[in-house]
Amino acid sequence: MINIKKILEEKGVKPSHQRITIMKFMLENKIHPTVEVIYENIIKELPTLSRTTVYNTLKLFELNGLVQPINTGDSELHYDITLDLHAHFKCIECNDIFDIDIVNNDFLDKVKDDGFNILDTQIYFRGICPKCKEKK
Amino acid sequence: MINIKKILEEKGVKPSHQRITIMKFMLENKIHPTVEVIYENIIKELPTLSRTTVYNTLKLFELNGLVQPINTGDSELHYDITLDLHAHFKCIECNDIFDIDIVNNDFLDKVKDDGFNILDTQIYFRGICPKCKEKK
DNA sequence: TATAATATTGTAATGATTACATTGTTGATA
DNA sequence: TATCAACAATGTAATCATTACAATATTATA
Repeated sequence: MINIKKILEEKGVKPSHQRITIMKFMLENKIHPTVEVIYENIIKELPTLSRTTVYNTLKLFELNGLVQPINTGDSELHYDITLDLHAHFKCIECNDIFDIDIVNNDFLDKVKDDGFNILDTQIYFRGICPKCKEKK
Repeated sequence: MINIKKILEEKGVKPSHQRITIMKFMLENKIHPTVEVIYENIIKELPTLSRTTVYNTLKLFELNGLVQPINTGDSELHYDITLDLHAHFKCIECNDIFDIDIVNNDFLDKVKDDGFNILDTQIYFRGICPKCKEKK
C-alpha cells in the first residue's frame, strides 16, 4: 500500500485528513476529475468537507507539483495526478478524457532552438475515441 | 486589399457592419485577442457596439470555421484567426502569445493508429520568450 | 411599402472560482 | 496538562467571464 502521508510530506504539504483523502482519491481514480467530482465522491467519507477546501487543496497540490490542471475548454477545470509529459484526448461522445503517450517529442526541439524557454507543455486532442467510433 | 465581405459570405456568414469590422480587426491584428480586447479596440469606430455582439460574432465565426478559440488557462478566452495546425507559446513575462510552427507532426500518427479520430488539436506552451529571456 | 427574417443591443442570470472572516485543529513549549 | 501560536477547514459572500433573454433595429424580399 502506498504511503500517501509520505508523498505529501516529501513535497512540503502537511498531511491533514482532508488532503490525504483527496490525494488518495486522485491516486485511485485516474479520471482527471473536476473539483465537483472530487467533492461529490469524498463527501460520503468526510461529511463536513467544504467545496472551498477542495479548491484550496488542489491549488496547493498544484503549487507543490503534486497535480497539474488540465483545461479542456469546458467550464470546469480538470486535475491530473500524472505529471510526466503526455497528451490528453477528450471524446466528444462519451466525454471521457484519455491519457495519450507521447512516443516522440522531437517537435519540442525546434521550439527550444528558437530560444523559447519551455516551462509547461499541454497537448490536447478532441475527437471520437475508439470505443465510440465502433458504436456508430 | 482583402475582400472581407467575401470571406464571410464564403463561409455562410452574413456580412453585417459589425461582423466585417470584427473580422477586419482579427485579420489586421494577429494578436490572439480576447473579447474584451476586440471590444475596446472597435468601440471607437462603432460607438454603439455591444459586448454581447462581440461574443455572438466570435461564436458564430467559430461555428463557421473562421476563427478558433484558444484557451491559455487564464480567465478569458482568446481567439485566433490562423486556422492551420500550429502551436501557441505564452510568455509568462510579457504575456504575449506566439504562434509556433509545427514542422513535424508525426506524433499525431500514433494517436490515429490507436483508433482515435482527431477532430481538433491544441498544443500550448508556457514559458519565457527569447526577448524576455535576453532581458534577464 | 409591408412583412418576415435576422442582427444588435442591454440587462439580468448563471456558474465556476476566489476572497475573506470565523471556527477548528494541531503541535510545541512551559 | 494547559496555553498559545500557527495552520487548516469551513461557509458565505463577492467576482467576473460568459450566456440567456427580451426588446429594438436593420435588412432582404415580395
